[in-house]
Amino acid sequence: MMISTRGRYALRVLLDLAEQGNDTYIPMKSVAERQGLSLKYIERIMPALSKNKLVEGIHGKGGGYKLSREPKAYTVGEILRLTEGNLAPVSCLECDEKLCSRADKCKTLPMWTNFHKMANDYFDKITLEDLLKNNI
Amino acid sequence: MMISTRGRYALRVLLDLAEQGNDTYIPMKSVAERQGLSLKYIERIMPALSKNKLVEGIHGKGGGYKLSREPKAYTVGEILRLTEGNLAPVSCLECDEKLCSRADKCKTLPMWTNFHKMANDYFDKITLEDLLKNNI
DNA sequence: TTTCAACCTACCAATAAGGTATGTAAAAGA
DNA sequence: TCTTTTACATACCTTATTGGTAGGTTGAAA
Repeated sequence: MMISTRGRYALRVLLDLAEQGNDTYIPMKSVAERQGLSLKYIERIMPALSKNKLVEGIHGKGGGYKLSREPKAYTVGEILRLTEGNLAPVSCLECDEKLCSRADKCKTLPMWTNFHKMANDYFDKITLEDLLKNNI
Repeated sequence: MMISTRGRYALRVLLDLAEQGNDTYIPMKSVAERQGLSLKYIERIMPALSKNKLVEGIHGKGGGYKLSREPKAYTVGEILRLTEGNLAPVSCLECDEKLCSRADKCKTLPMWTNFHKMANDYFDKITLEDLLKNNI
């Protein structure tokens, strides 16, 4: 499995925010209820999105989160890379330190690299708006 | 990460067998040395390939493994699914039991399903021979 | 009968996954 | 100013997976 609940839930929260409209701040409690997710777990995921300006969070009564852009300005790829760290299909591609010493003569590496690129391309071409409108 | 060492090593062993030629049985000890892998770990992976007739194993002196088909008759997809179990990008797609109760109205599921299909297609179109000849 | 090599089983350490618990800080409303 | 509500922070926890190792058994050939 390549994408864990962390990335999947982040996507669902952002979609929920988009569905609720962007005129008010939406408390995570209501998102958790609608989506059937643990509030506490969502709270652990959101700060990453907030720090990277994907959402804007506000404390206190009447607070919550709202999207900082319009849905079509988010790509799924961006959201997944941010929450999952990396979409690498194999550990060899995760970071420089993990690059194998046999990389130069590895007969399988190009296949992994190519797949990695394909995956990024696929998710980079899908926006939040596409998901909202069920355009695959 | 989607594909672990198990699947990657299986591929490398099969490639090594193909490179050695198929006239004799190749002991895993020699594969382990050439590939820089742990013999014991390889020994844990091979029985799955043997039971599924991807290789033929023979005990004792002069024994080892050999491919049971020609390299172009193996697809990478087949090898990975056998050793990894599944190429599902998200747990929702791993098996029926894990299928979410919200699946019918999930706005992200089609994206995962489509990606899953894309991944299988990609790996099913690559054969051992392609890898041997560096055709990506 | 020795030697080699597949194969089987049990174990193990490290890491990741998927959370929960318990708080603190900030903002609004009463 | 006090209470409520919410984001945000930190520490912890359980379970499963990963990536092996150790030790032995079985089978076949020399």
